[in-house]
Amino acid sequence: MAVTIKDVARLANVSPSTVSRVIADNPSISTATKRRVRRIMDELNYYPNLSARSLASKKSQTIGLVLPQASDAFYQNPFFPTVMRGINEASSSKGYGLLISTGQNEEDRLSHIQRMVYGKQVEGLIFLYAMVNDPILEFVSSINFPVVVIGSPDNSQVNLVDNDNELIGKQATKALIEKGCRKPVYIGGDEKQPFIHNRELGFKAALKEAHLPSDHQNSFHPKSFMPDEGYALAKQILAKGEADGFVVADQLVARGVRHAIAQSQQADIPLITFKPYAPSLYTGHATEACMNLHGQTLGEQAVYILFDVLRDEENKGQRYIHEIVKSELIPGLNQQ
Amino acid sequence: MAVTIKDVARLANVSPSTVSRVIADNPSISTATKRRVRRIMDELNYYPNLSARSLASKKSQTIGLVLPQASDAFYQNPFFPTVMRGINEASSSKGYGLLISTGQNEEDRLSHIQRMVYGKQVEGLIFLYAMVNDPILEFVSSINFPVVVIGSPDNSQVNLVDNDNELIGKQATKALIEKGCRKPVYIGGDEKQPFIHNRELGFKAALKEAHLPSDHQNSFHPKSFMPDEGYALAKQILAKGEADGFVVADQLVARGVRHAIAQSQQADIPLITFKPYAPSLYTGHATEACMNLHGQTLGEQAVYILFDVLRDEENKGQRYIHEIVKSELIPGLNQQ
DNA sequence: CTGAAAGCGCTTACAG
DNA sequence: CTGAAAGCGCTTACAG
Repeated sequence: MAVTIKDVARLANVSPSTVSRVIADNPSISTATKRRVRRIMDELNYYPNLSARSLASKKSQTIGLVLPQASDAFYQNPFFPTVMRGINEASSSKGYGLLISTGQNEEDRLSHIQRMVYGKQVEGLIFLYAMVNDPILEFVSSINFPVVVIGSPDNSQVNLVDNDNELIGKQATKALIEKGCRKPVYIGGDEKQPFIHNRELGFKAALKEAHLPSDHQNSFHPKSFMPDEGYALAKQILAKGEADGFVVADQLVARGVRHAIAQSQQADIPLITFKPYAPSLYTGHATEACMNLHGQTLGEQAVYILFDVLRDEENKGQRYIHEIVKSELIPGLNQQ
Repeated sequence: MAVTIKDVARLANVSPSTVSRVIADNPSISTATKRRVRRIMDELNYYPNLSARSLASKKSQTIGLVLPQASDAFYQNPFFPTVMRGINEASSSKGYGLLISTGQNEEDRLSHIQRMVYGKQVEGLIFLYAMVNDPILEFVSSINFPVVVIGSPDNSQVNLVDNDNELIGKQATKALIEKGCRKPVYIGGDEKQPFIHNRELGFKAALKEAHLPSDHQNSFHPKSFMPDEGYALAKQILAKGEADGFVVADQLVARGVRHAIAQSQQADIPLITFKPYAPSLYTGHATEACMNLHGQTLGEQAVYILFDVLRDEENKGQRYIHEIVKSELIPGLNQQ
């Protein structure tokens, strides 16, 4: 049926091995032969069978993307597509494909990953999230499989790329303080995700540095990352009149908080959050300042790190790459 | 190195063929043998090599996901992750993997698809967008490769799943009219995407049915799908005072329009848009009505249709499945 | 610079 | 119910 390497070889009057070498652009093949073989490949519309190639070469040229448990919050967060875009650009430029893995629960996810990994379907994995005590990450680490995490899991014996979340938590808070806030409040989220905690550390550090009181409760953690939670929480906080500014760790939650502020009698209370990309000028809330996480860069760097790891796979062992992607404050339009 | 089917066969005292049949849960193998072989597989932690399996069986058990040109607008739109989630759930339940394909330009994308298709890396494709004169879609259709489009391309000789965009454009507009709008305006987008045009048809039909004048310009098409464009456009329209309601075809553009309305002296002008999922109660703009597109269902159904097509691959030819996913109005909270 | 041969790890008629 | 054999379409030492 489909045209194979043998068909090309026959018509080009060379052996299949030679055709294979032409495909790989092996320098030991003469230019004349290459030209001839390539012409035949074009004529026959030949494409190598990727399974056969993987099987023989033991390289799948594919990266597995590990997503968290399928939940609305993650999929709806702009962080996901933004990072995805960076990953895609970097990997496709090297001819690598992207295989997605997720599932409804931890069990499904783990077994899917095992299948991919042991089944030699992927050469390495990129985790699009980080959380403490992640069994999936523990599994792949334990078998020394090439992996890069976007984020900072509790176990630092892993390759990772992340923002400096403590630093940017601090910077965000400072921006609020400079606007005149005396009792800013931090809205986090699922504390299993280290970035939530780390941004909070930065928040507290900023308060301390500015000699602001931190004796009252000034940090809150909604259970889910959905806007509703942020809304409900912010409503309560505003009702007590205990906040004059919000640092919100998650963009989805920020939507709810923003809404609560707008409905309150203190609609000018500032809010600062963290966004995966530089917001375009009029994007709904351009008036707000925010921290730009450079999500696309995070994705690209994850791929580059993985390629580095793949390249030096022999000297594996106790060497881990931790890369910090810079993040900067994007000032709001109406600087008060 | 890794454990293969032969290792399992040896230890279980059967032939590799038998092991293969156990993996496939072939009914012709006795329960006793199955049990024994499975025990050995567990003991050895055996996982079949997926490339070998694909090569031998000529089935990759993988679906290719065709994304549009990598652009901010698509990736940032919640439609993408929502549909993705539906696709993932349906495909992983059948043991199918998901391979992603996109690129910076049409050329890259086409060659990537060709590689995947001719390289037998995927059994079928799902397009996550639809546009007129899509060379990628034309290519796969021309070689009769199994494909399902989410959306309605110009060529209807293709399997597709979509909302009834004309109908929901009409329903959205009617909702506005019922709120008292006399001169609603339609904000579309890239007219290469049929849903933009179809929702506009519905918009016009609603005006006609309500005997509202449509002699002035009442539809606009920003060049990009980004919020900025919606903002700028809405500002102009509002300045002229020619609109008392907005039907916005795209959720990202709606953000800009919403912002422009909020800044204007007519902050109570209603806006209705189309969202991939039912918004949670307090999600920023819960006060607005919207149409629920059921993005997750769109994704799931695309997978099911693809499986149907794959199952009956022999009687291909002139049979195409067009499935319409229902969409309903979600009323806003503050019904005026 | 090129070829013959073995092998990658499965599946699948075919035969019994 | 099970096995022997051929084959899927490549790659890669090895040899020349």
